[in-house]
Amino acid sequence: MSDTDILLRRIKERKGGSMKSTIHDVAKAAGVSMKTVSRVLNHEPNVADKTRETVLAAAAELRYSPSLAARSLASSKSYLIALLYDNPSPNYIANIQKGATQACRERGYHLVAEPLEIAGPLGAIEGDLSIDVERALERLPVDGAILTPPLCDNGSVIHALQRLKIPYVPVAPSASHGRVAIVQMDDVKASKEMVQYLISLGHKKIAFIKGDPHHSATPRRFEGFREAMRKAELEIRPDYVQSGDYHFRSGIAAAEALLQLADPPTAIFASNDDMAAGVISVANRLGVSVPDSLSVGGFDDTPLARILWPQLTTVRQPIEGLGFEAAKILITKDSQDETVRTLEHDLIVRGSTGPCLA
Amino acid sequence: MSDTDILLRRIKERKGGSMKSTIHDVAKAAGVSMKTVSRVLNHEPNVADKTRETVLAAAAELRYSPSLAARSLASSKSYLIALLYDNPSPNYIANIQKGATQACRERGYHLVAEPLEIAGPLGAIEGDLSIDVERALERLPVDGAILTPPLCDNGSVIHALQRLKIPYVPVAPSASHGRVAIVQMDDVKASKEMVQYLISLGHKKIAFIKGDPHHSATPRRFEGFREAMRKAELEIRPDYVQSGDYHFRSGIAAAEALLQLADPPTAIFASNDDMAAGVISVANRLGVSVPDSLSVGGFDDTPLARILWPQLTTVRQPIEGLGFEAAKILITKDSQDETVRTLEHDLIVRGSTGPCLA
DNA sequence: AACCTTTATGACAGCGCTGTCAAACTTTAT
DNA sequence: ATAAAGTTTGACAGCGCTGTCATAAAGGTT
Repeated sequence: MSDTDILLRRIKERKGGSMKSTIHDVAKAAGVSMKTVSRVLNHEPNVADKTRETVLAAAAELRYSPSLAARSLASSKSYLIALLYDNPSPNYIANIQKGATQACRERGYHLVAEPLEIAGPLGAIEGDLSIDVERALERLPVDGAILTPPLCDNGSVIHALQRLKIPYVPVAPSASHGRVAIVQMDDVKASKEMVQYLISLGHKKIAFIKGDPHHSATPRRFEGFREAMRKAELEIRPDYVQSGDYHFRSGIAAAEALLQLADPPTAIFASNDDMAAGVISVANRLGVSVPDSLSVGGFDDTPLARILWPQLTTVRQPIEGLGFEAAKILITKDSQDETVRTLEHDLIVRGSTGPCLA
Repeated sequence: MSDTDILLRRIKERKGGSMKSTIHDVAKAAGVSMKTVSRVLNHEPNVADKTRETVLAAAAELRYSPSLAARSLASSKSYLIALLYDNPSPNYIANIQKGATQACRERGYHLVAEPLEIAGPLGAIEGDLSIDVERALERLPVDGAILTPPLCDNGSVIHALQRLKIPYVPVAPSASHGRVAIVQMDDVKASKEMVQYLISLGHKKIAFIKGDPHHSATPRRFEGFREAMRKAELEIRPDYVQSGDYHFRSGIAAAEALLQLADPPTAIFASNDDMAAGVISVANRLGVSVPDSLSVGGFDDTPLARILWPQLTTVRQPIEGLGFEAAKILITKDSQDETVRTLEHDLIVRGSTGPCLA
């Protein structure tokens, strides 16, 4: 048997160059059992320092790297994290993904992307979604799933995940998820800071453009606006609060309404960048100078914010960080229960805001 | 043994509800051997129709779904495709990813995302990259990798992939890749069509803004411009050809130069949307009406194209299709060699182009 | 010194599947 | 009718790793 073994190995080496080595090879090289090698590689306790070093040296020597498949078959862990997403913004997803892969890479995990088709142009097609999730994940026993908005608030997805017993971390969900860890940012605080910054520039007539009411962040961003105004004892005029849907066009409409008011605001805080772009575009068209006659604030710091002229003062969400933390929580299961990780945002001041000259 | 087995199963059923079933269960239920079940599930030939039906029915009954880990351990296939990318545009990646996951899903594969850090703000850090690839993929024996630009032209990445013997499909690479299948679009033709469209509107004084010279598409898009101009026997004035780098700012700079010429062009074809946005922004600022006094064409059909005012006439790349085809080629290895799949683009006519009124 | 506890290591089975090979059965050719 | 060829099926080993349990070595306590 052993002879055959050696022979086979010889043949492999001859034709393939450096073949991948197994735990068995490392064990032989280090003069220990396979199990001990396994222990070292998995950072299990109760290994003598000297043994550990020997094993590590042998592993490095042989350029050993464990087979994920064998590992997961034997341990029923997959070393895989799924990123479940619908398609709100490519930018958002790309950043979540970047952060998540980074966390994965640090611990030998990998990220599998699972785009779900939740909504056509006409709205949600709730029914199929849990089936989608199941079909995607029942073959692939991932160790956890990251849920991005708006999926994190989708009942059927959550349900499917629970049925499959896959741990999940919702990113910026609208409601608390019972005893599940979540990662989020503080939209209320961020929005409040923006408004306070506007106030600090001397603005008193500040308008707000709301986003899509189905989005969980919408009421929060509005709440931040209200808190800041209340705290500064400024009036919130009903005609200064416009409804939008986070799309460019709705920013246009809102800005047109706002700027044609008899007593127009001196600052407009649009609750995302696309709508803020609409505002700036309308202002330019109407000959309203930004920021001299009108300050404009946005939210998200999308690439668009730097393309606008003037460049947009906005809030940068810690998107990458959210992805990183979500993956990390899933991988190191310790802090699983009820943890709420709230990451810091940044107020990015650019050219679209300036002192109130009115 | 068998008794213990049954006992264990009972226990599992009792506490877990519906446990996942194995091939063994299906085999017993269908009254055949495990191997036969395996054959049916893998669409292997030489299975009697009746047997196949029985097995399929049993599998459906038990809601059986195979374990990827066991499968890949036994067959040394992973049912995983890697998407390797740097970070040119989130939009591009998101679309490639969408197409690729779709192809994967159709055949029970999964897509793992592997963002690579090729370039900091200062440029490429070539050295580490192959190490990055190896670290990411040597543990995860993916069955293939999709390479997006600019990675598909990166020597060290290609080399790493070859060393690991992982088949790959470059998406829109600059050069032919020897005997490797590639997927691409026809930039020359698309660019030519745009220019021909401009010419059909009566324009004769057409300017072109080039992109980043390191990008493989850059010379191709310029070539399309040249071909169309030559074919229409129009002169290509050197001062009508500006250099850019695909970024908004370079579009601004180019447009300023172009529009302040003594004899300015009546149409500007910027070789991507960001630069076209720069052109439109400058035109608006200088009071040059688009499209009445100036037609503007872009390339890529990014979300930005619809946000601009007027909306941008541009070329839609078949990005999702490229992702789909790349994954498909990797999964069905038949057409592996030297295949070149060229997908169709679309000329999207919107408001930024109009008849030449000069 | 005899006992117990803790720490370090290894033997072994088996995770769920597929590749190999051989056996049984069916068809076709002679 | 009989050999040759094809078709359909199953037994079995083993992919590379980890969990379980047993054993061996070391340290602590009376």
